[in-house]
Amino acid sequence: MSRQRRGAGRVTLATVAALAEVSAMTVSRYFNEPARVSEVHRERIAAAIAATGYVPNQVAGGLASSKNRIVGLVVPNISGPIFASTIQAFHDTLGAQGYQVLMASSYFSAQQEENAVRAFLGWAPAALVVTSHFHTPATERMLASASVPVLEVWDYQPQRQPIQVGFDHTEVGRMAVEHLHGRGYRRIAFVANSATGDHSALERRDGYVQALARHGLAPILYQPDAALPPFEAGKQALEALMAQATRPDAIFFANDNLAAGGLLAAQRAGVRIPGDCAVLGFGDYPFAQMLMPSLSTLRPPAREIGEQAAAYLLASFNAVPDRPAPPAALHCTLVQREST
Amino acid sequence: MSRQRRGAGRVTLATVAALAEVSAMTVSRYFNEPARVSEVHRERIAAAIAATGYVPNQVAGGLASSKNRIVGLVVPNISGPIFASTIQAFHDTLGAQGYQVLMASSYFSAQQEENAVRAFLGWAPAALVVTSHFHTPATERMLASASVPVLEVWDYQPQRQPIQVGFDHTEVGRMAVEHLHGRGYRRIAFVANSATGDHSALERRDGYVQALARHGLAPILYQPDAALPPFEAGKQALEALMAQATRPDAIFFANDNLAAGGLLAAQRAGVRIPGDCAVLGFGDYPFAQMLMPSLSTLRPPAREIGEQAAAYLLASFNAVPDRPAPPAALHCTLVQREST
DNA sequence: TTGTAAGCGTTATCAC
DNA sequence: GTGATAACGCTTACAA
Repeated sequence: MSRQRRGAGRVTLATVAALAEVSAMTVSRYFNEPARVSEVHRERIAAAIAATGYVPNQVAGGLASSKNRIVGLVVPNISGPIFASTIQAFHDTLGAQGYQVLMASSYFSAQQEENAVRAFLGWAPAALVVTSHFHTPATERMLASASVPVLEVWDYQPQRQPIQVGFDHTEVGRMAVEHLHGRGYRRIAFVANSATGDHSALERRDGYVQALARHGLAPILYQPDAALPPFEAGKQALEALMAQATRPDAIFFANDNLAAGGLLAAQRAGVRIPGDCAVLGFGDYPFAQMLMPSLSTLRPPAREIGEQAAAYLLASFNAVPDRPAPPAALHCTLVQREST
Repeated sequence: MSRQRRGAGRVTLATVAALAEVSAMTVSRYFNEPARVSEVHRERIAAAIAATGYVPNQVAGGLASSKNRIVGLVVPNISGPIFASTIQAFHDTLGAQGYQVLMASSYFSAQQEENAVRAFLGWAPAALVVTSHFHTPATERMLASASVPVLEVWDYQPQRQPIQVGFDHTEVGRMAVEHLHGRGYRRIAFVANSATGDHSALERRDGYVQALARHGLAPILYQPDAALPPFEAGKQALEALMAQATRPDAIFFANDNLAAGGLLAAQRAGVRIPGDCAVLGFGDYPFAQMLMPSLSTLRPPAREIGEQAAAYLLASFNAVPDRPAPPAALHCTLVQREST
């Protein structure tokens, strides 16, 4: 043979069909609508599959049906404890139905998010999921003109158009203040995330400011240096706040990593927690319970977000063209431990 | 029109080609070998792409070229701190070259790993990466007959066939013993992982047993209940070991989650760390430095594994049919903190 | 229940 | 440098 055929030697539907002495279409039906294949043929096909080790080519199938069992997911960080539960639940729920999840980290950069969305679009995914509602104009355009379901997770903005599965971050800020105020704290500080671009953390701050105002209290805001890793930023924040003339008696950190840094710095500085100063985190990362004192924090419905997002997508895949009702807003819960 | 065309309205290569008044092939070349397209055409094509928002369909391209820019990765847990750095480095390195990473968690189950590998094979990936060297026979068969590079990461077995990027876990066990022995500890216990199926942890145990024997010491092994989450298992282990007639003076935990549980249980039981008993972990999870006392641990070259694995694959994609030289074994480093 | 033909959107190949 | 044509492996649409 002078001219090499492209996919020489590969096991395809045709290979199996020939072995089972049926047409390729019958083998295709065997996988997609087995009930419509006769018993005899099913057995012959099963034998042929076992003999050849055939695995259906999803790429070819996806192209032919223009239905790719792929979903794209962009989060600020695919490793790291913040989105771990969401990712796991989302991934496992969709994976159980034969969907693959394409993931990308935006690292809190709208530009990187845009790149990821564009890359995902090339795979003609069955759905696209992004985190929060801060996008570049180009991303907005791509999401708006995508012909597939688009979800925003880990956020909830009542008036906003795309389907959302998440919670209102300003509510979280208010919950933090109510908890601390209820326990008698009055000079309550907020420590922002060192990662600029974390807009959700700023919404938690806004909620904190609102709730303080309702109680007639003034906000005490601290912004760590942008370059610092969160744990170091938390240390810096606690030291700076404790060096002020009027010390806060409680600190609400934008996340648990920052709060853990604060806890350690407090211990070194001889600041007793919660006696001299209460510490409240956000995220309920797995280590929150391991710290000493254990960290009070606001627990986001991380697993629920992943599950509901996946369930919503699966429902909309099976219910085209009608779309299922969008999920209701979720809520954080306060986990009180020793630090407040 | 009575008969609806399948992909009506979608922007394809043909759409762009028509607009730019060139053939589809020229547009294809514009993306893949821009140098071979004339300046004039490049400009017209760029304009057409901008006007239509065209994004190349990777699925169609992959089918046509039988070169999918997809890599499958199976780890015990895609969320969780253990593989976080490896995943991130692997993902980012490959992502920068336009590859997508399909991920799956085996949850330490060889059967789930098999399912994941089979599912990935359907996407005709450019490479397959699995964790450690414990697979079902079916998985072994699929990996052996795969026509693409297969990598085993997070492990290193000198004699083994597939390319490996990782470290020898028995060496880690020996390092743990040498460290503790060097600091004067003699009754050194090992706490296994509560997750059965974590074969790597058992290899660390084997190394621990070997090294103890060389020093003429007897192993003290503790196996937590299989059902327990690691943090709880660590607590259980410490309590059980401290209730024994002759208490160990050092404990090497199979991972940092277990060790963190041990630290907390020690504090509650009034066991001073490291005065009464030293505690050594494995993994150097991010929280190890946040604990009190901070946790001494063995740091695996997690990021290096991800980077080297990705780099090796990229090299082999570009060097077909010759394959680059397999990477050398990597090593853990001991991170001494307060707990030893 | 089964099969035939056409097409999914791209790239390999070869001719110009 | 450019284009026509035939794959890639599967599914839709329709016919038998």
